[in-house]
Amino acid sequence: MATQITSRSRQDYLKAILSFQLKGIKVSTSAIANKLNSKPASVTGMFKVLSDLELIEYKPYRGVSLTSEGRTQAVALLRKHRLWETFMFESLGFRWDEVHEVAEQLEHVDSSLLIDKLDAFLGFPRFDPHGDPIPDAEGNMFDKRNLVQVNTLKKGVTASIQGVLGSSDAFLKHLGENGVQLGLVFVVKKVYPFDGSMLVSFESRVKTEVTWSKKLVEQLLAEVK
Amino acid sequence: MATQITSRSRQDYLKAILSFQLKGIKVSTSAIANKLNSKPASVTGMFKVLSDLELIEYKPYRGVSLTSEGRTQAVALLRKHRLWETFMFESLGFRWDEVHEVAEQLEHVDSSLLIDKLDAFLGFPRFDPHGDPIPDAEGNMFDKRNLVQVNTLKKGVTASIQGVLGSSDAFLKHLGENGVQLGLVFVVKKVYPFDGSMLVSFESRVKTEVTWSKKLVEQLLAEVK
DNA sequence: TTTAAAAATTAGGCGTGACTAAACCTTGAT
DNA sequence: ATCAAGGTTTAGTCACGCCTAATTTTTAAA
Repeated sequence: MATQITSRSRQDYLKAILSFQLKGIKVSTSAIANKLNSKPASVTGMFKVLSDLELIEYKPYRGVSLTSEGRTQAVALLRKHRLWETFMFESLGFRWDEVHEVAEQLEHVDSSLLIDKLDAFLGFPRFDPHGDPIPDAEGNMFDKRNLVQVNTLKKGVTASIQGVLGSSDAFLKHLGENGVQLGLVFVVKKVYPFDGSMLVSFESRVKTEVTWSKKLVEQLLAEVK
Repeated sequence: MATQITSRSRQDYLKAILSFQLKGIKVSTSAIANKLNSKPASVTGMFKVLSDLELIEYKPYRGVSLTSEGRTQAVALLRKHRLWETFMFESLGFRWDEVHEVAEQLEHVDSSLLIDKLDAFLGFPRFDPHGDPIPDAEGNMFDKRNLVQVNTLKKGVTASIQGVLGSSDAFLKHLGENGVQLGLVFVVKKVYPFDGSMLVSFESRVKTEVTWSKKLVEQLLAEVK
């Protein structure tokens, strides 16, 4: 086993690289710079460091990819991130849009005892509050659940919100402000072909009908009842 | 309000300085260097930085003391440290001797929302697993409980372990290895004047009588039944 | 195929926070 | 009052990880 990375910065790079690889996007210097709010020149420098540590394969001008060891370490970080998000959401009553930022810090705490005990405390959850799978202690990531985008639902269907696709601040904040949360049960009342928006109703809320925009429903994942 | 310190290193210095002040010990350059596993020259450098930030009063060759703002920030760190220790001990089932090291990392996570929700989740505890008081959200630290050192107990007294004085690794590890934990109820069977050790018995354990050394009982705090 | 724009890399610096070695107080013993 | 010992500060480096500016490579359009 190669050396376990503890540098906050290097861990952030590994996680950023993994996130692009999971989406099947080429991991370019500028993409990472953009994601980490830094500059391409800084990214090139770190690519060299991680390459020397054999955590990534780096071909100048050609992007990077994680080595087996790099992937293992990145997945461990993802596991921590998602377990902490689950803890904050389930146990502490955080809103959906509040967990990500804090988990970015908590994931860097280095203690396998802590994370394994947290996992047990939460009952070994398989999915986080955003519907994304939580890798287990061995780094195995199971399938995503069988969720569908809300915009594909037909009139009359009853479903519950179980995940999201986007992760931008604006998106998550919008969800929080509009009461869209995990487990929310709704019925599709109308689909407006003109702009792709949908009228949905809820059972137990004061305002029982609202309109969701196309942009919103495209990023919401639901489980049909 | 002065600037909130987020640098890990600066936070460590503030907390180390507070810990000496709480014990009424002069805060010297070498004492801090020793506590933080660094060198006196490094400490002098950081004293200048913290002094410029008006978090400490620094008189060369004369030691330092926290300003009001410095103390506020240090107490906030202590609050976080002790709440995390309580969480790990109470909720996650950590042993007494395992919590400190991990809390040293968790205390640096910067989110007042997180710490206030954690506080609520734990039921606003007033004391941590070591019997030390947890400052509230306003930074008020209430009295220590009315605990006595175990070495002062007389034969026949029944008491329960509620805190410790030391915090060395060796000490806390020793406690863990010998089953000495928070809430442990014991009866003083004999006190040996020769070496200050004590024979104590427990109610519900296989090995019902053990001897505690003088060095041990001097650092244990108990509540008399 | 040429070439301009975009992307990536190199070169040179900077701030933070650590270190060693050398110089400088302070203090306690004579 | 002196002076040696120990604690403290200064001076000079170093590693890390970021930056800007300049240069090089790749890509895509004409």
